Amino acid sequence: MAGEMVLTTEGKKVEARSPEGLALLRHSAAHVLAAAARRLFPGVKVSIGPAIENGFYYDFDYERPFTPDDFPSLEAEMRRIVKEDLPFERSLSGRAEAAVFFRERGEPYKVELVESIDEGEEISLYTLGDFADLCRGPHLASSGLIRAFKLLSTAGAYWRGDEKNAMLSRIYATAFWSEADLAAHLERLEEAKKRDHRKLGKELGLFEFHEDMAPGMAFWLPKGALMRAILEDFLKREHLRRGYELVQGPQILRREAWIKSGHNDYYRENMYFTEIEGDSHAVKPMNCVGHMLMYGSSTRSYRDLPLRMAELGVVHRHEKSGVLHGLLRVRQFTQDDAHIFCAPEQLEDEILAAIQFIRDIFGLFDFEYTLSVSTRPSKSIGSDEAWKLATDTLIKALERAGAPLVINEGEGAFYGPKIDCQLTDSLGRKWQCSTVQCDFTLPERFDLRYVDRDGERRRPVMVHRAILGSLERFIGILIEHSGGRLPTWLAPVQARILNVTAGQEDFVRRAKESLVRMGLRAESDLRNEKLGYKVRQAQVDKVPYILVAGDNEAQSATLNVRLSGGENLGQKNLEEVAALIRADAAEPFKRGGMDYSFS
RNA sequence: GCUGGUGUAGCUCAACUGGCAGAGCAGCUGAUUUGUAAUCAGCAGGUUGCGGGUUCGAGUCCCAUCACCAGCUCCA
Repeated sequence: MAGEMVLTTEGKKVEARSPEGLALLRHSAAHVLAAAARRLFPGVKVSIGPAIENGFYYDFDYERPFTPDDFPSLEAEMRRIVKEDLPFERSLSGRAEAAVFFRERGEPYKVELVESIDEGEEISLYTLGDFADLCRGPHLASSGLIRAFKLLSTAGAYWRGDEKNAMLSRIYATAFWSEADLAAHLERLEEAKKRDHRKLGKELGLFEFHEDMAPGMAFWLPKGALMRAILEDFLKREHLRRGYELVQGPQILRREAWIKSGHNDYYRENMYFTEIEGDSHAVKPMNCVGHMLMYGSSTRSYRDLPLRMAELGVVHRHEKSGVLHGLLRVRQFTQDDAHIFCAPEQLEDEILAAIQFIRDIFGLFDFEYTLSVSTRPSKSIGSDEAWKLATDTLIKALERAGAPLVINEGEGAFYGPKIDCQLTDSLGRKWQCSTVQCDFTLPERFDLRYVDRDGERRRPVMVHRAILGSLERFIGILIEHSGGRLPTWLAPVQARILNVTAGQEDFVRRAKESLVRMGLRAESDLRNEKLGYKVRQAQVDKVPYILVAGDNEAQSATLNVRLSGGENLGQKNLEEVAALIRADAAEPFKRGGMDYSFS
């Protein structure tokens, strides 16, 4: 099968299983879906149907939204079209004729698309039987080449992605070159669902939500709160050893502060306000204002720069009701935030160091991530020159870091451009985590200064940056990434000791206390249950080390060591067990070449 | 916020066209003393998200509201 080639309508050869080949298949399948919809549902209007990662979709406008109940008949009609083996025929047309053609066919969305194409440009149409679609192509030679496909779900989607436009009915689907590939893909989706951090978080006792009392805000249970504390401790150390200073600002500031920063004008819809004695206050949605106030409270010298203020800051942002998603999108979250105040000539090096920081941390977890630069949005403050300088500096630092350059036009923060880092979750969704933002504007608004070598008072530049971004989001992604089997250094319970019968209760209690005294996070399961039951429980709870004590072990003062994967390492004494777990838990510190151990 | 769907025991889910709210797991109690993924029995667990309405009667039908789920838009 490997290396199998397919021909496009244009006669080009493409490797079937390459990303290009799969996109070709899926985009062609999208046309088949549209053709089927037009046969079955007279009056349906078609819009666009691209191939996407792992599948394709098609957006329709119909008198009612489509539902999964429509899938059987649609799939049957699609199979019929595949069986008919209709050719995809390409033809060229001028703009005006194409517009007339689609208007006559009652396809207003197509007319709109045609009209948005530049005057002189050539317009290509693809015909499949009596279904004609405006399309850049390419397509397969004929519908008969389509093999395994499946309609997956429906959703509403705005025409051209703009919430002011009509809501269309979208059908998500996928297609593969073989039934086996399709089955494997569906299997992967099922597996991904099992890794859902919302499910695992509850099962493992890490966190919970009380939707009726505090939607969008996590309650951290003992195990989750412990894991967070470990992560926070780790982050603080990593910041300190990179020359950051830890600070902490207030949770609520007077509205005046937010008027000065611009948040009141540019970010108000996302903020929580409260009034005390007739005086308006806002809960902070960002930490930068507090840091700027602290910077400005004393005269700073060029010798103090770069000044790096870091805070694990809890922020509140009122997100629209429909967007909340477990830990991945919440209304209250903790940022591993920092603001670096530096001289303009230090800016590029500071940004480069921040990029390196991001790489160090994500490298530790073997995450897939991409870096990108976001440019000036329409709603923003500051001069064009400042924006250009900031954007150029970010791009230069990214180039020096040897990262590929991806630009997101108009996606920057309101006060400056940024570098973003996106992690991919188990379902292939991308989530923004790290951010490095360049800001010439806020230091001006707060009139921040430093005294330079020559005695002149100059304006510092401020870099806003977060590494994990939001601890909540990061932990959510980490849970899915690891399937709940957290690395030993983060696991709230590193070892659980099980007794075989009541006869070893005392020994297990003493062994547990010893391990805890040696700095390990150990617990015991002394319940009156069969060993198999307790081993299963420990597996389900994803405890990395399962330590069993029966009469043999109690007599020799050892524990039988079983790893969560099922591997049995045999009997070891307490010192050996402790050394084994401690070495495993020191992993992040070894990898970064860091010279302190986990005490 | 928008489109569609869903809210029943701590969790996963039942309850035919309106007719006495039920099961498994978890929990508790007891028996069992067990060697690496589920021992047996018993008990308890509910204002069916919240608020209205229709009806002799509502988990079921209608209205409203809150939340969740899949997406869209937005975002760390």
